[in-house]
Parts: sequence; C-alpha cells; structure tokens
Amino acid sequence: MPRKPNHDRNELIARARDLFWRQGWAGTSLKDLEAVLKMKPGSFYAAFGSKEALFEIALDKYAEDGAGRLAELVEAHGAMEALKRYPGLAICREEAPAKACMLSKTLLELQAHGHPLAKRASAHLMGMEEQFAALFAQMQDEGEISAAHDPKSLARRYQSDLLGLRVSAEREGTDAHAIAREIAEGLSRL
Amino acid sequence: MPRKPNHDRNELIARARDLFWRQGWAGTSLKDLEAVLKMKPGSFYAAFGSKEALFEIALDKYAEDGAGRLAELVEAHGAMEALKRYPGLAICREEAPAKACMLSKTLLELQAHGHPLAKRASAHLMGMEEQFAALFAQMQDEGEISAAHDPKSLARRYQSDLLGLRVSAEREGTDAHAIAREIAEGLSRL
DNA sequence: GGGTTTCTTGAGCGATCACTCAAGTATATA
DNA sequence: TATATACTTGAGTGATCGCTCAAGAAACCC
Repeated sequence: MPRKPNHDRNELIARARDLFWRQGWAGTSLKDLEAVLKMKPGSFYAAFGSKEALFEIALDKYAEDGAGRLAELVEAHGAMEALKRYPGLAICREEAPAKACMLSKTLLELQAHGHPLAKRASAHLMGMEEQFAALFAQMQDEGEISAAHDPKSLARRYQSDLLGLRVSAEREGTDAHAIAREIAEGLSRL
Repeated sequence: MPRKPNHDRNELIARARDLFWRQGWAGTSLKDLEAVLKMKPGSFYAAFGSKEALFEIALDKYAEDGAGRLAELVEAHGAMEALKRYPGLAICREEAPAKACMLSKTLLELQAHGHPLAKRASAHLMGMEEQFAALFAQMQDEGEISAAHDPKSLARRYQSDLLGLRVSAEREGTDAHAIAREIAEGLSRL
C-alpha cells in the first residue's frame, strides 16, 4: 500500500552531514538543505522532523565514520602505525567538505548557548579520546611504548594535537602536512 | 555645539568583542549587542555602521591585545619563558568569555562562506605566527635553543598546539592545564 | 480499476534577522 | 536665552529564518 521514498536516506544524511560540516549550524539554512537534498520542506520535515534532528543524525554519522576509519587503520597496520597515519589522513581527504573536525566546529559554535548539539559533539569527542586511550594502553601492554605516561594523558594530548592540526589545516598558506608529520614523529619518541 | 556620546567607545568595543568572542558571528544578534552595549539600533548604527564593521573592529582589538600580552610577557621574562607561560595563561583567564581563540572560532565559522571576516581572522593568525617565529629566531640567535629547526616551522607547530589546546580547553572534563604544561615542556627539549 | 496509504508539493505561517529614519533630547556656542 | 549640532530613541522596513499543512501524485493492495 505504501509509496516508496524517492531518495536513499543514508545518502541524504551523508549529504546533509557534508553541508553541516562545511557551513556549520547557523551557516546552513533550510534553503541550503532543500537544494542539496532536493527535497521540499514538507518532505524534509516528514523525513527528519527538524533541522536540529537532522544535524544530530549527521553528527552521529560523522563520529561513527571517523571511529570506523581509525578502526580500519588499526586493523590494517596496528595501533602505532594507525595513530601515526591518522592525522595526515584526516587533513588530506580531497572529498571532505572541510579540514577541521565537525565535532570541534559544532562545539565552538554552539557551546556558548548551551545548545544540546554542543553537548553531543563534546560527548563524541570524549568517545574518540577513549578510543585513542585504549590504543595507547594496548601499545603499552605490548611493550611498544614506555609505560611512563598514563594512556589517558597521551590520548588527551594526541586529541589536542589533532584538533590543532585540523584547525591549522583550515587556514590557507599553512603546511599542515608538516605538522601531521611532526605529530607522527612525536609518537615515535614514546 | 556637539553633544558628547553617552558611552566610552573603547569600552563598548571591548564589550562587543567579548560577546562576539563567546557567541560567534551568527550566534550574536543585534538584540544581544543592544542589550550588552545599552544602545538602541539608531545609536549603534551611527557609532559603528554595521554589525560586520563592529565585528571587524572587535577582531582587530582581540588580536592587538593578544599580541600585547605576549609582548609584555617577553618583556618581563624573556622569549623562552614567555612562550612557556603563554599557553597556560591563554586558558586560565577567568574574565575571558571563552577559552578558545576568537580568531580560530571566526575562521571556522565563516571560512566556508568566503566571508571577509574569515580572511581577516586568518591574517591575524598569520601575524601571531610571525610573532612566534621572531621569538624562536631570537632564541636561536642567543643560543638558547638548537638551530636545527626552522623558526617558522617551530612557530607553525607552536601555533597549532596552542589552537588545539584552546579548543580542548573549551570542552568540559578535560584537564587543559596538563596539556599546557606539556606544551611548555616540549619547548624545553628544543 | 477502486481504494488505501504514503510521499511530495509549495504557498504561506509567525518570528526574527540586520537595519533605517524621522522625531526628540541634550550639549555646545553665540 | 536662542540656535545649531550632535547624539539618542524606538517604531517600523523588507528579507529571511525554521517550519506547517492542505492538497495532489504515486505506489501498493484487492
């Protein structure tokens, strides 16, 4: 009895994520979304409920995909090599709508208003940091790096370096890849 | 013949800067500004011309004050100690409206739309980086650090670390001072 | 084909956006 | 005190914001 939706929901979310990632929350109007998703307001609200609800879904997808890419990297090259490669990969993907991290962009834009989306971005950042910490802990267990530092401290610093790198990469005329290389080299000294 | 303005222009700009710094460009409405500056629209536009013009003035003041604080630090403690203290001071000032850097917030928010304010923020970031580079070069001249690295590379990395630190400091539950300490320690190893 | 159900359409809602301007008020000089 | 000159006021501008909803179109069942 039902009529099929015209669009692939996953594809719609991906396109919305890219737009939000690039333009931020306030910088993305419903007109923008309608154009990119090729949906009229009615369809849009039937499918997603609100701009905020879609942003939340897009943010979750962003975090999930990021975690997935890191996990793949670990699978393929081990923890150390994965952490070394991750910064460089984060800023070199040509198809990415922005160099900077969508989580940090969201946090910086919406934190001051106490917006729920800022809290959610913050939580995802914490999730990433825990993923990093687990990898550092694993490397210590395997004797690959010194046990001198707390894995959580290492993860906190790595996360900070990564965020800084990705803000720097957003600037023009800054050799971000050089910074990425230095971050990777820093890991070798552990 | 003229009537004196009711408000101190410098004070108005400082208050506007703090509001823009905290809430960003789109996150700050004219209503917000009117409330904080205690000005009605007419006075506002007579005094500053537009929201964008005021933001530009505020951004310039932000950059100027930041550069001034670093210069004072250098004056008082020398280049190395100044660079070591700067990160910690950047995130501990209680009266500051945000931990993150206003320049990076502006860049991240407005870069995608090619907004002139993003370009201006980018230029100020470059100015800061040059200030850092000059200090690193000075330290090399005085034999305080190894001449092995290009001062511009050191400045680029220092800037990146600083931006990452200040994004991290914006998060809740992250010990940003620990990161600041690590950045300072990193300088000792040069 | 008729009936049901879901999806799509797009005009239009009230609210808010940045901003304007004519009128009023205060301070200076003459 | 009279006049000129800022500065302040606040109602109101058109544009855009996120969003609604009644009506139409398309795909399924019988």
